[in-house]
Amino acid sequence: MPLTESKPVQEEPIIKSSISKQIADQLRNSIINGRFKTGERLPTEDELANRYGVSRATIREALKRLAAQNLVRSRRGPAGGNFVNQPTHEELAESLSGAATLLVSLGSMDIEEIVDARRVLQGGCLKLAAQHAKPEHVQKVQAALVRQKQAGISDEAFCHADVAFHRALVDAADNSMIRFVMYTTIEALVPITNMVLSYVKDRHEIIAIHERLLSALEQKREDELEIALNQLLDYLMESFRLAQIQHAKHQKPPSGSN
Amino acid sequence: MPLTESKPVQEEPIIKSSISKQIADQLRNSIINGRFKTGERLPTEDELANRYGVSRATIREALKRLAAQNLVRSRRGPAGGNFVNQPTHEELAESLSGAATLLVSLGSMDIEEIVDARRVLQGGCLKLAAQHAKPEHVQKVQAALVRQKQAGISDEAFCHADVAFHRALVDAADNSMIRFVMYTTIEALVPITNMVLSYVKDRHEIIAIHERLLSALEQKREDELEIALNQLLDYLMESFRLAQIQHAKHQKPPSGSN
DNA sequence: GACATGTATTTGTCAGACAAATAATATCGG
DNA sequence: CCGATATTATTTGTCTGACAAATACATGTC
Repeated sequence: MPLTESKPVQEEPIIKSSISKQIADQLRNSIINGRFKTGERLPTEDELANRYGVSRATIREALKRLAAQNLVRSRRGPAGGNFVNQPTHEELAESLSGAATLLVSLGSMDIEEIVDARRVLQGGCLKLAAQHAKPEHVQKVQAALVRQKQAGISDEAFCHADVAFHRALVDAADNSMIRFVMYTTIEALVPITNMVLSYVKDRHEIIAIHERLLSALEQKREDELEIALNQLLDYLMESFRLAQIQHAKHQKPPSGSN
Repeated sequence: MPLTESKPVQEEPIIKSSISKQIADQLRNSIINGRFKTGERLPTEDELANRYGVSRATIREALKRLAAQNLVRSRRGPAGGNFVNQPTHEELAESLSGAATLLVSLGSMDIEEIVDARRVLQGGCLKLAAQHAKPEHVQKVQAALVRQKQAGISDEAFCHADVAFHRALVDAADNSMIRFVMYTTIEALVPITNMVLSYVKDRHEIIAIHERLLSALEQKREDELEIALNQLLDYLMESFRLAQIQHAKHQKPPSGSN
């Protein structure tokens, strides 16, 4: 730290972005480079404000940026402060799927693209699952399917169980990176599944295919898994088209389809 | 707006999270649900502060949370304000890969897992590419490879071209969702590629395999593509192990590699 | 020793102010 | 009338200082 701070002779590189953003980036790097370790408490806001020579408000805006990325958590009180957060897979997956649903809702991603992507990616994923799946993984898939088969559950609950089912399938591949990535594509399909469910009331077909997936996983039959997956996606696509038609009928002529 | 505001009789549900976070979530939902359309300007901070009955600082913290997610952009001046941002694919991919590098740097993702994931996912991706690749896609791959083959370029530039090469390969699949997802896994491998490059100076092998990938793509040979991909990843893994050993010996990591 | 109480610390929020950027408008010279 | 320049108004960016709320820790009372 230079002792003379009043006149930074060094030409400040003409940075256009706001100070709070710069500080956020800087803190972010410090975290990534391990200068602040996970779980550690970083200096108090006052301390940081002094250190960077800015006001606490600015520091706070920087911290909130990081908080939005689940990089820091804050607690009040004497033992409180801002802590480096080790994002759990769930949190990561959450922010990811947030991004995914955003993309979908903004219409910048085509349904067919998503389904194609899932066909390819999940296809590979299931191969891995067939190789790596441990009993507890299979069990989780089974559990999700059982929940889905409960009679009389709401569409919402069914959809929730559907997500759980597919997540469990992905988990069976036993690979963090794949999980990270696949959760996104699963989430991206949720709105469609929802739509399909609310218009095409038939859950039998979905459940039947899910059962095929489960038993193929149990028997570690890669080929069966792929076939079933394709069936499922074909069915979804088809139903989706039907749902769209019905949707168009009941609703106004689709003006804001973008 | 209710006229009587002094005493909200309605029991405010005992929410534990901070107001700024609640407001951020609320705004976020409004954006996703399309109540604020993309590109639109949302009310001024003062206006929002009044509307929510909080101070501007609180509103700003909420907005900064959204800004961190690339959901809003802000501009100063009379025609300025906070605008709903349509995140480009690049921005989205950026935030994704940010999360990915974070996961890697925090050590919650294994190198082998990443490589395995890439084997599986990119394997599927390349199949799609073989089917869908248009001339311009192939050309982009070619261009990236040419850049990589330039003699005397820095490790950094080489690595940059490497990323471009793989991105171009992914683009050849011509699918937004896959792009979105694969960019992440590509980014996740960058630190490793970096390490390999800085310790195992040999670029020939990588280039050779890249050439094989390119020609396989040109000929739309799915099998060749898969073989070459596996070679590349095998080579990376092996080199990475060597690099690790050397790293342990020298102990001093080149600090500013990132 | 157990329990209630106070106290210090730290984040959360507020209020008001000024600085900086910038689009729209007014001003002035031709 | 036109064009370049100066002014102004608006809006975000930052600062300052204050108080509220949560909470770990110490203190005191029984």
